[in-house]
Amino acid sequence: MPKDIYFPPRELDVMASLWRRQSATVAEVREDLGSRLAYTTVLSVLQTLTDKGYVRHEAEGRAYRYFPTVGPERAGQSALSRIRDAVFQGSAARLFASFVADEGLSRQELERMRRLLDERLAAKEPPR
Amino acid sequence: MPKDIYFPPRELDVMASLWRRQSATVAEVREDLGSRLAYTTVLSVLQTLTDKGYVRHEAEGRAYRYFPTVGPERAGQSALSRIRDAVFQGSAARLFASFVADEGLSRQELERMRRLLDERLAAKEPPR
DNA sequence: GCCAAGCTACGGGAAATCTCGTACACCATG
DNA sequence: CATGGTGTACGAGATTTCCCGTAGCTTGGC
Repeated sequence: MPKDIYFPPRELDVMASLWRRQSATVAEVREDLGSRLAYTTVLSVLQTLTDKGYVRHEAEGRAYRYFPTVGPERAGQSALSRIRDAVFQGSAARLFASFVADEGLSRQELERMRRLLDERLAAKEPPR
Repeated sequence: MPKDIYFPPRELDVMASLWRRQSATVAEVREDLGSRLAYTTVLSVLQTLTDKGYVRHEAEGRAYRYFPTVGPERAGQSALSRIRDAVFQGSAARLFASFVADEGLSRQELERMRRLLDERLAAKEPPR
């Protein structure tokens, strides 16, 4: 039971930075967030995430380098299933419909998705 | 600009109930949440959501009936784009890959998705 | 050895979230 | 009319989130 993951908005922003960079210092995360927040604010969020076990840190020079301990895949799965259940009443198809209704999708993205879907379908029903 | 929507966990639970039933009384929502919370707790959440403008209520008998003022589509879009940006670095394809990696998808669901995707592709590039 | 710069630890205040208890209103029934 | 059942309004405590200031440590450069 891989316990449910959930990130409040600000913590999610910080995790996003960590996922994007693989690892980061406080200053780097702050940079990613637009440098609007105080240095110590970002530090606090990182400490909260550390307490929760979603982040760890190693010494690097005189600073720390922070690493995510959960990958985006797992966080994504968790968030998606939450949305599926709450917003789309458990229907993956309905979620997908809403997802695909987004006008901003490029042809290339759509094709990549189709390919993925075909692979998935092929794997799902192996000739028995 | 349709302002960004975000529901904290418990409020999302309540919205889920409202979306599923179209409308509901406090008792019905509480029932949906498993009847573990106090009646007044559920009422409070509904009142908070009303303050935020996501819910309205009408008198019905001696009780109120609560209605969502935002549909699941809009909430879903908002949540999905948030996940796309934060977790999957803005890549719809990566989000989709994670979504489709879910083992729990039935063949039927996968096929429905493919049909949707095909329609979407056809609309995107009409045969010239 | 001393100092400024750069970091972290710590603490804390404001606001949001989550939960509930109590008070009170309404109404049906005896 | 008294009573119990069903609701809402109100207030409030505990916890979490969000943001920052200050104190103190460490290090590179002089």
